[in-house]
Amino acid sequence: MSQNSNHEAVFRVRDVLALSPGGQPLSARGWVRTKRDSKHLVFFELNDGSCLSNVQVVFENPAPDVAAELARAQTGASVMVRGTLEESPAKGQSVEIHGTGLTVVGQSPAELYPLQKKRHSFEYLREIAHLRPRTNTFGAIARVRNQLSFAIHRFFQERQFLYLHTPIITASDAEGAGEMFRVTTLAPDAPPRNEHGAVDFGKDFFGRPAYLTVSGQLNAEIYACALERVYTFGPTFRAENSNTTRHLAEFWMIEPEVAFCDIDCNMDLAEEFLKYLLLDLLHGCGEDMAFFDSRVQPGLLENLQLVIDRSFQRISYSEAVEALSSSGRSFEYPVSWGVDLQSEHEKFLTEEVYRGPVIVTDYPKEIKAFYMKLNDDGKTVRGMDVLVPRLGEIIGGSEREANLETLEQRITESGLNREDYWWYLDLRRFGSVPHSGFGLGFERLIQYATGMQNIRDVIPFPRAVKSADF
RNA sequence: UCCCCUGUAGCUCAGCUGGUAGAGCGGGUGGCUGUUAACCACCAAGUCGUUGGUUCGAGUCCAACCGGGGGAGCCA
Repeated sequence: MSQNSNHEAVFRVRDVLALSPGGQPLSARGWVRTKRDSKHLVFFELNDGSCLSNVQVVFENPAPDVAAELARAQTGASVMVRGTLEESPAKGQSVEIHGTGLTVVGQSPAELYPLQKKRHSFEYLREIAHLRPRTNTFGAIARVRNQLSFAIHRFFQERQFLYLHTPIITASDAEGAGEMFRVTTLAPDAPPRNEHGAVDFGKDFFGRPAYLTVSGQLNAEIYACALERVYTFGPTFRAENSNTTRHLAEFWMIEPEVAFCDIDCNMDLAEEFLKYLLLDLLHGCGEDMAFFDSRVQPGLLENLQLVIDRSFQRISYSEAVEALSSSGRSFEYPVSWGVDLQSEHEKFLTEEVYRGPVIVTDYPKEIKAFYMKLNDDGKTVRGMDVLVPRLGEIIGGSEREANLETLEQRITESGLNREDYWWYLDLRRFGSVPHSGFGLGFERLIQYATGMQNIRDVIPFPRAVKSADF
């Protein structure tokens, strides 16, 4: 609550709706969602983004000056309303504001305003991303994003993890986690050349090629190997030419990294983390989540509650392959030990075999990154993927290779240069410890939690291939 | 990058085997004393994605390009 210039109490809509009506004078402000009027009676719905619900404002036989203002208060207009809070005599809402005064702050010509008082497709709303937060769905997503962001920090802070800021710009060009965006100040039309005619990055800003980060993991390992528990939560960039409903060029990622923690400890953390976030979301954004359940993904709440209540199924890659090949199901991509699991396989495991989240571990080393700890069998590594129904992989992580010689060999096997990783190898050279971590794509978490189909609709301003508007 | 679908009024779409456009919603005007996907009446609104081709004639058939969507790969 604050005060307006007349020293009247100004409430946000969610607070208005929580008050018990008793004719008390108050003010509110926000945007007109819809208006309905008859000769002597005008209703409009006021929304200020504080919650999904609107508050209904009623004007009965308004004075001529107020009536003139009401005429200007079309869909989308910003207004300040003064009135009293009353019990509503009609169905649909328990309280309403009986308006006594109205100021249109900013008009919104109805014949031009792109948001009509009707349902719009997400594709259309994507084209007007500057206005879509004024809709129910995108307002709800903004609140869910906020709730989850804070829950992520709270989860780790309660467990004595340190929030670590890893760099956005990196000069290590061999992280191997996908195509990278180059960062440069060289002139694109006439870059300096060396004696071989190649671009001379020695003249570039950093004196060498630089890129936007694809992961903070290697940096996080540095701090985990000193402070034990750290996490990152920041933007991540991938220049992959992938056009899907679950890829972005710029997305936010959470990456905890923990020393003295093996793969089982890592799985425990991932499972506890996801359950904590979903439970917090159901409690903190109940109204928004009910909206997603009824309008976006029927059965969502029941589905999430099951995830919270039940243990995640934990199977090895070998067991997964066995389950798939003995299922009698024919897949587009045949299953055999050694090949990576495809989307159809992940879907089958989570949606039909186990009907819930599944953590798959111990993958063949050939299909996983060099830094994952090699098992005693010499063939598999301690990677883990958390798979969920509807979405597939939501978390990817591993216990990291802590043995110096083994890691050096894995780097070489992967076709990388040991010299590039001298500092990473130093962590194993001096006071090495078993340590683990994982990466959670924030937008994928939101997709999973809300049931939204397209990842471009769970981030305010999506950046993807051929798409960087707003 | 590959495969499939799609582009007609502000939005969502219909338009059969080629004969030069239609609905619902939205918008405007008027009516209505409790509406809430308001209701009733009337009105306005389209170089049918772009370019080229076939044809007497193309929204409709063909080609290329551009945009959008879905799936796959890659991954978070």
